[in-house]
Amino acid sequence: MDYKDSCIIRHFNHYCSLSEADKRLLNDLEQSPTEIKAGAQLWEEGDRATEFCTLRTGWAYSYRHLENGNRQILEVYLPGDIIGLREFAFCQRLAGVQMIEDGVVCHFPHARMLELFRQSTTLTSVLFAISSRQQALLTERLVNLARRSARQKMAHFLLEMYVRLRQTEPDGGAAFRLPLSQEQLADILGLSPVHVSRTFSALGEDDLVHRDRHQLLIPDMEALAHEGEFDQCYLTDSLRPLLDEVG
Amino acid sequence: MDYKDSCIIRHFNHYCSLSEADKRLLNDLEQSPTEIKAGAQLWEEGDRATEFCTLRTGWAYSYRHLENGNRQILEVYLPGDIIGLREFAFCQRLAGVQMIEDGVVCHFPHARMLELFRQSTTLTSVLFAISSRQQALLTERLVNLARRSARQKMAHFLLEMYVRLRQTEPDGGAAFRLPLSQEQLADILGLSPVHVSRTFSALGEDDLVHRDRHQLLIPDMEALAHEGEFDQCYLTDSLRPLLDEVG
DNA sequence: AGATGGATATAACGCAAGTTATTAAGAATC
DNA sequence: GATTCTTAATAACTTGCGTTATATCCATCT
Repeated sequence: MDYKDSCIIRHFNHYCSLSEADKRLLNDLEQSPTEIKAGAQLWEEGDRATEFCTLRTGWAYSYRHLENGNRQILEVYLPGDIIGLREFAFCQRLAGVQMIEDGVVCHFPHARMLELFRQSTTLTSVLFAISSRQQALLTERLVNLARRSARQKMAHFLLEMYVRLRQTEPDGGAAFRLPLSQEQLADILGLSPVHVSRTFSALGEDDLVHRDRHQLLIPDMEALAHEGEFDQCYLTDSLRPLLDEVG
Repeated sequence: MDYKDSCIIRHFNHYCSLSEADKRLLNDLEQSPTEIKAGAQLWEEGDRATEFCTLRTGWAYSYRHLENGNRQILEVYLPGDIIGLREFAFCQRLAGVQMIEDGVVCHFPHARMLELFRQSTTLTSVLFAISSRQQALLTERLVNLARRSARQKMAHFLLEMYVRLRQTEPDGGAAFRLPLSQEQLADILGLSPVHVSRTFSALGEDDLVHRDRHQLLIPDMEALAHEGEFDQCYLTDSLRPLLDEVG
């Protein structure tokens, strides 16, 4: 069988080579693909948590609302990502999830995960690795939000997105599409929309980032990485080979 | 057999009742307890990651150093916690870990985890739940750091620690010991030590928190929770019963 | 008791980023 | 093509927190 079109299998294959049986199991997770419009919610904070989603196409983000009306975006999901892993231990959603663009998602219930645990140690390990990696992403974002200036936050985030995109679309040079408004960027970076605009102007002034609507161009990766103290090892390096030792 | 003295078994039992066989497996993770002094490092950023630790007694924290000399503390570990879960997917440590007080830790290699996956679906599920919970903690801290004022950050963090402590030591009223210096608190909350001091003064002024050295007193939980927009559901509520359905 | 060093408190000053307001520029709808 | 809506740029003003400096407290050692 050929599963090349399956995002999730491509994703898992990053971590470890899969047997045919494992591929079949994974493929079952991608049944019932559902189209979903830009701006639509997969779920809201407080909803009952009974399932995960795999994101097949489109971008999405998770967020939390604060009492003062602010919103914090927690993570941005790209095609191939699993959404809702975090809530495996909970029966309530801790964060809402919304589509950034039109896309396609596949739902599967928490219970299916327990079956996976029983059926394949390999897939269990990969799931654990994915969960680890997501924690690493969160950790990096935490440092970014806690300790860096607006310039650095922007530089860091833009490079993070660039690297993540290039992992699934290796071709494409120094330009890429980032379908986020400045307001959304502000909610991601813990800044005000006004200051995001100011910061883009400043970065453009210094030839570090050029933005035209949703098109971004990074003329000098090195320079921007230095600006944002960006080290991509938490994204790419050092995925453990150990996993391939699993039978 | 009686495993009452095992932190990790008490910890796992929070999530799901364990069979004798599972308890035996867990108990094997707590071999070779090692004493370790306050201030000592379990490991540093960049070290090879080959093992986890369970923390049996004492407090610890993980941290990252920034280029400008700042340090960000990522999480605080209490007795019963597993340290280093995050790095399961990596071969390098992404963060250092240091002891806050004298304590005892037990080491076990990553490979042991793979055996657990094979031997017990229940333990696998609980490990996954623990990893989820840790992500929930990180997420909450991320929001705290990104969007709240110094007062709110302090209020929120102090209540988080209070609730976590009371989960393992239910008796003890409104006072507790928090063995963290103001400098460490600053590194946790993304503030300067000076401002931590100021904020303690301000909170004391308003009778929200009283601090004497490492002893803390919270006269009015409600008031402090309101101040910090603290909702403990991400810590306690809604641990999923589903896990008990696993055989 | 006196000396030394680490943790904490308080004050004075500066700056990065928030807030509010105004204007401009693209999309989208009619 | 005119109108409305959304997104973005720029300016003027305000503020929370960082920074630097100095003073005080407590613990430990001699």
